[in-house]
Amino acid sequence: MCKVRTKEPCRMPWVYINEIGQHEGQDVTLKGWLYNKRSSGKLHFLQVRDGTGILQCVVFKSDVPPEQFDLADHLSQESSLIVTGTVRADARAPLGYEVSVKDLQLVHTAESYPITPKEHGVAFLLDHRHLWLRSSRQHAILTVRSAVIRACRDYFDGKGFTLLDAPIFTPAACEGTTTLFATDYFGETAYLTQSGQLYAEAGALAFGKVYCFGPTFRAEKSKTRRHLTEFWMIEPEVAFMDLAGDMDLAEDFVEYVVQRVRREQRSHLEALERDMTVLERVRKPFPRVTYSEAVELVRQAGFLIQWGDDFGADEETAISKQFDRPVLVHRYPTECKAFYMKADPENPRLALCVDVLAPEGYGEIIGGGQREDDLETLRAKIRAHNLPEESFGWYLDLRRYGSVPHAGFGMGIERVVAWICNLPHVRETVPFPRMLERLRP
RNA sequence: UCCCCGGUAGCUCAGUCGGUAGAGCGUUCGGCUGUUAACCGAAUUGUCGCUGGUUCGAGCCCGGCCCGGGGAGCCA
Repeated sequence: MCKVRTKEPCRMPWVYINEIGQHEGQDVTLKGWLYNKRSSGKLHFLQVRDGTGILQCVVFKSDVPPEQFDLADHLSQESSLIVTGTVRADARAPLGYEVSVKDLQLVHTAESYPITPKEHGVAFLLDHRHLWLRSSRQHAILTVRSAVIRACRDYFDGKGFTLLDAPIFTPAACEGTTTLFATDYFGETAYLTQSGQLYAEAGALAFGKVYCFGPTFRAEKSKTRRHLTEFWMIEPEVAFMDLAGDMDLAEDFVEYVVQRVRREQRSHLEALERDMTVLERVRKPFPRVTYSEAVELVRQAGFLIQWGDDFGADEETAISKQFDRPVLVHRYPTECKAFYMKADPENPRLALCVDVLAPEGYGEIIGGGQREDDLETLRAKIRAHNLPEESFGWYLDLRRYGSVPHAGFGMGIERVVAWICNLPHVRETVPFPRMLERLRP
């Protein structure tokens, strides 16, 4: 039993809420913030969060000195505090456990907190993103994101890939078609990268199997639930791998990431009311259709589309609705795809590429394919796309010195997290989303 | 860039036919020994996005602008 003091906190083991069950019957200290409070005259219920969970702490009038009881009555939302008390199992508590408070120390009194337990609009919450992160829903989503990234890295690390990160500043467009963010680089114009792939190719021809993982930037004025101007992409690249191997890798990778996150993050996913049966079905083999077959599926769904058109969001959803797990769509027309895609030797109008479409309307989560490895063919494609050949000198070198077939893909982390969590918008899958018209906070 | 919707109290919103604004929540104070977005009572809260116009009179009607949200194209 602690002696009552108001200035100096009790010295008991500092524990986190997610391990509170191991301390039943013991006196412990929690350090956290007031999430919510309810009061019933002679007792106060403090919902305390510490970053690992939310725990109910009960303050009985008879257990603490009068000034501490009065403090508990007047604590403002998000005030930081140190609580010491006895851990008890109690069916009436939301977590199954609660703490009977013996000592309560205030660290800082929060000013009137803008985000109340009631409803708020999206714009208000995004303006207060730095505080919104404290809510249990955002905590769940961003913890899942952390687990997704860990699973991605473990997958490639465990298969002998070397992490080879690409630069953020680049001198020219990787793909030429999309808009880039320009910055002043000591008097020269540099662009923020929109893909690490070209550099990953250099890595693959050096190390065999590599992946890069980092932020990428697209200055497109896209205003949709699937777009950010800054997003994170993981891009494996493998020498001596063809399109078939690329598809096998993408399939195995997606299965691994989804199944591992499903197992590790069950409690957070259930808190987000995610239908777990959808995730359980994400098992190999995934269905594979050619672009031409996909066009037929889209036509049967009632869309007017011509062979050669790329799929829009509605068409992608129409394709993925035909299947109960991710679907691989391969061999798009070359004119839909970037210059570095290798043409199919059996039909030069087709590119050796693959997109992975997630179920439930989440669209393209992976884009990749086999790269053009012939020097003269690649030069011709660069000219045909009106790209400056001099900017790609080093890239062409990869086709001069021991060129080999190679392939890879890029997976957008935010889209995968949105899909796994079943969120309506990618903006909640990254701590501080960057979108058209939103740079702050 | 295009299409649609919105901007009223700290927050979420209502505001009829054009007559200078209202609810819930929050906050503050009081009550309650088991609350679960607690409840009960009282108090508190306004540059109606900005600007110009119509009108005796504009939150409301008209023009311009700003900001935000949703969607398209493009992409991961």
